[in-house]
Amino acid sequence: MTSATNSLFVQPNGLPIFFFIEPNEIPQSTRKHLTRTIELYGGGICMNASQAHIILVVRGTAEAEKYANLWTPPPECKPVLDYLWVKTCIGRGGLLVADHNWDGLLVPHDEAETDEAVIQFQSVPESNGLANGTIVPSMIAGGSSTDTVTSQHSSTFVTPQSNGVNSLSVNGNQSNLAPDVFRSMTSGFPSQSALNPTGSTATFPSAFHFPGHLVQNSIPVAFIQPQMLAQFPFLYNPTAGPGMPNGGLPDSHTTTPSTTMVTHDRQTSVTEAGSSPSSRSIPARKEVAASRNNLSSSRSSRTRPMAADASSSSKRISAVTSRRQPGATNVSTPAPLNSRNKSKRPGPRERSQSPPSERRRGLRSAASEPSKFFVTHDGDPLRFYIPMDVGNHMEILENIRTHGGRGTPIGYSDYVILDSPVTLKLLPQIQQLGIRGITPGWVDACVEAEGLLPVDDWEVHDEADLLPKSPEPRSRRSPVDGNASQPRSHKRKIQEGKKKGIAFNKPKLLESLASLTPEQRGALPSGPKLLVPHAGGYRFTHEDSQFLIDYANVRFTQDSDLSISTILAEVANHTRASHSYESWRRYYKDQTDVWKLYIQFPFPKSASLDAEHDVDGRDSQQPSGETVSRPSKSPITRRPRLSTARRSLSESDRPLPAIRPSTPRIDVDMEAGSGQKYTPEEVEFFFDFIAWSYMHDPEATRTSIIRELAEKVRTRSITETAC
DNA sequence: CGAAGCGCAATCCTCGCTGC
DNA sequence: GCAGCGAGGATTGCGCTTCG
Repeated sequence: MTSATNSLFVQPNGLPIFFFIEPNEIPQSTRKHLTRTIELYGGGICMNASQAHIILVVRGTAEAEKYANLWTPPPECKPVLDYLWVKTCIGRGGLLVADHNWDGLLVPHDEAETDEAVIQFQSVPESNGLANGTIVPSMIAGGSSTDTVTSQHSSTFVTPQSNGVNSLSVNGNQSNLAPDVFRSMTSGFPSQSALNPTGSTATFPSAFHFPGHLVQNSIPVAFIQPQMLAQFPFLYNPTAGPGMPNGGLPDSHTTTPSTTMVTHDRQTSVTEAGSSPSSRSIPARKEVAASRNNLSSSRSSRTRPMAADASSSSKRISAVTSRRQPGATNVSTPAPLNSRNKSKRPGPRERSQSPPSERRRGLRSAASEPSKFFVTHDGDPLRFYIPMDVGNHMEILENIRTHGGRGTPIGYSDYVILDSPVTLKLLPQIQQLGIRGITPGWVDACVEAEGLLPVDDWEVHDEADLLPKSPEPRSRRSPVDGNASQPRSHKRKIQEGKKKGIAFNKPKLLESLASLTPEQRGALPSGPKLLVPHAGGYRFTHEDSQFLIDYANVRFTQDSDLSISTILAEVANHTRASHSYESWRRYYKDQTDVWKLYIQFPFPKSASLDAEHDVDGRDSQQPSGETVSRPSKSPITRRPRLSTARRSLSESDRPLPAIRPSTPRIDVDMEAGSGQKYTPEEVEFFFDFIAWSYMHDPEATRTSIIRELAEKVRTRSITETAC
């Protein structure tokens, strides 16, 4: 089984297509199977039809009609399809969308639009379709073509090549009808363009265009590193198989579809897996497992049964009653893959509301247990997004956490803190997402009142709501916690410096950020939206890596004199909820040469944390007697850079090695204290080897691979092993 | 003296193994 | 099937050393 299938139900921007599986007519075993199959092929399952891109039903049933009538007409415009569509798509190797009349599996609705309607809606400016989250009905109505889909469609489904005009961007902003399916599919979720105004995003993964070539085409698009390789689920899912085997499903988590369809929940509501669809790009190996476990042990509770209808809106304090309807099918709680996972060991959120990293940092006092009022009726923490521009960011966050709330990425949040015209720029976006903007005063008032107050008085509807409430003076920030975003070593040294009477320099990160113009700030990419708690902190995810790459590339274009240390500090400032400066520095340092492949450093020395060695990127001194020309230590002068070449070259990028990579011709300088002078060739080999290893042993651990690699490099005499 | 490198330890999660 | 145990992995903090 190739990995190609894993891209089938994936949007052009790499995010999963989300399905809602009708729970009453589709047998549970089939639902299980559908769930597994969809996920296997890159899609996702929604618990609520409102969150889904596609609704799967049994045609000819009353439920099918109900869903079609409710969700197909505008403005919802969700395709309601017979669940066999999934199998058909898999069998045909491509998505059978409107151009193929949904393979005849679209469930008609009572108000099926006429041709006029189709034409009318086709004439809707596409920007509207994206902006207001509606779907162009033509995608549901299908094109005029009712041709029988043939196998050769596998490479032409919904591809730019199909009409020869489209050139899809990751934001789906291009016109033409066929791709509208994906623009519409992403409706309701924060688009990357909305969340990332820089537009510094990759082009559509070619895997979508040519699913059969996923392995060759998609991997190089992403920043390849060992951790990220583990994020390609197809690389570690040896049981992946084509088609739809009948019954006898493994005990994967079941869907818990909801029959609740009566409300328009916040469109970016968080799935039960705890992640917004927008953030569910390629899940890490353990993210997948985590999401599975989270299905049963959601953030709400690890002990009480999970409600079948677990729409995020029910978690909001405004939800006064459970949305579960009496007649709703109460699907069994998804069983965790390992029952031990739900054993006595408490979940991370039960241990503390604050991230472990902050627990370590001692930002919270364990002396007294503050009241937890930033919670929903279900006891779930309310989720807040606090833009970095908000004054007293950390203090607000600490107040929220201390009292039961959580800081989350914007797409996950229930509320967004707005306190200035700068942050007000987020208002249209969050309003579109159904997220309420509030002023910090609400948090303070709640803390003072030791209870949750009505938010109305602090809700931000427009700029006028911010005017009377001047930002709190900076002096309110506590001297220690207020600098929590700074590297911990700085805090410690500040304290030590005070003891010694030494004036500690202000961290350069604040200086560099303070010098940014509003335009420059606006050009910066948005921070990672996906937080994956792990162990003592958070995982470095694909998003984290990409954020650093994007951020660094933008910042270097703004100021070529910046050092990578400064940029790391700034990045840490953006991700202070997850990764400290120290963590970023270590993360960067561990793979410095790899970052060089993806970050457009203005000067070779910019890439070095220790800018003093490797000045100007001059070639290292050739080892005596070495006849092989050693590449420059600084590969950036000889290699394509991600932002300009690698990320824009999808098909031509480095493929996964078809054969086991050979050892590099060049010795690795393992001399102690000399630094990791890995050559580009070695770096190339390193990643090819890891990619190969994962391909051939999906269960291999990173450590074991690296050990093997080290051994292979060390001996150099190991005979090449054909694959 | 500050920044960076480095090793160790703490912590937590995942998962396989084993016994009941 | 369930629970306990332990190994391994990942992240981060701490403290020391090295270097310019």
